[in-house]
Amino acid sequence: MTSRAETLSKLAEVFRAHGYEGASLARIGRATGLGKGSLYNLFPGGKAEMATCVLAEIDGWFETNLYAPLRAAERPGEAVAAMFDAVDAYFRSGRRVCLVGVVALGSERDRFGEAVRSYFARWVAALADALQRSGRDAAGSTALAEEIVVQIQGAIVLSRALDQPAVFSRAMTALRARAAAD
Amino acid sequence: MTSRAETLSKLAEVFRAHGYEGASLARIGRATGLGKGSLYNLFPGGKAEMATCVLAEIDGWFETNLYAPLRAAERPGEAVAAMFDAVDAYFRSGRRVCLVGVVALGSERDRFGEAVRSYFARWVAALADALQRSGRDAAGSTALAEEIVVQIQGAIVLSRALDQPAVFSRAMTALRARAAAD
DNA sequence: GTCTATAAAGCGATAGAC
DNA sequence: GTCTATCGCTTTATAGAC
Repeated sequence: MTSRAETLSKLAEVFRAHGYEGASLARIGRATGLGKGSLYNLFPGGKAEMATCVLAEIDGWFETNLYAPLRAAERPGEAVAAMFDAVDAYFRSGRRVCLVGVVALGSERDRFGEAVRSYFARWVAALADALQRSGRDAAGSTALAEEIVVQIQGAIVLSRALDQPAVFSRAMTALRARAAAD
Repeated sequence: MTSRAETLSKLAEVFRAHGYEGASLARIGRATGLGKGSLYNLFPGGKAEMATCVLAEIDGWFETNLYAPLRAAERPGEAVAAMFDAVDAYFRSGRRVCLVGVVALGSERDRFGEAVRSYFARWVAALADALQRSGRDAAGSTALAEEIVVQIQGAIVLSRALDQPAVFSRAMTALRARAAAD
């Protein structure tokens, strides 16, 4: 028996590496070690369902490891710092792309629009919540939260474009300082 | 006779809308109004050459309209402000994606790596040059230039993801202020 | 220079054996 | 549950008429 969850992470890497259109069933089969029969048994909806499940899995990971801690933290300042640690590890200092961000830029945005919107909206909201509870006013918290998410996404683009992970690291360092200051 | 230059802008829109893999020759033919024979006559190297030429055209546009003015400006502060005007118009307040940024995130980065690297490196360098000549120190100029390009790219991602062009506009407004301050 | 016809390969998806 | 064989379609690219 092949577990769906096991397959999902390998599946995610294929979508990350080649995009939705570039992730052919041949590549997916090679990466997962599964034949088409097994893949369609696990995901009856085919490639579209695979992508939907991958996005849901990513969303769940961020909800559990980033958003929920930001909202629930007793010491929100530490939760924000922990978020930067998690972001740096997850995106491998900019070497790993944000699949949800890639989808947002592509034509698949229409198909997966609500998942994309929700992922980013909850990120900004959870971060703004933590920033506000650490002493900022509401407007300033939202603005800074939005800017932090913007810079994380942009830093992935620029560090990959220049092939310099240091670009990502510098951006994170600067943002940590901004978030920590009152 | 069909001009290569005329075709390039329509070609660019197809790549922007569907990505490299999603831009099929059928779509390209429809968008340009040209048959395959004409397309291969204009671009003997096929789709890869089309993409290379599109990236070169975009690069040329930015070089002429953004980078060169930033480097040559007698009043660098005004050149930076003009850059923000041009960026806002070109990216349609975040509704239009940056094709070079999209390539940087995808698997085509390896194929077009040098074009992508050069486009962003020259953007950051030209902007840093203008910022320094407007009174900043060298290190601060480079850091701010890098952050501005990062935020432009990230603002495109987030504004598209949330389907809110206002996100892009807010980021540009904040950056203008940062760049104008001494 | 532009077209249509066609080739050869790859695509997503399905059927059916085991 | 996993495989292979296959369908029908689309892909990039070429050939050749005009």
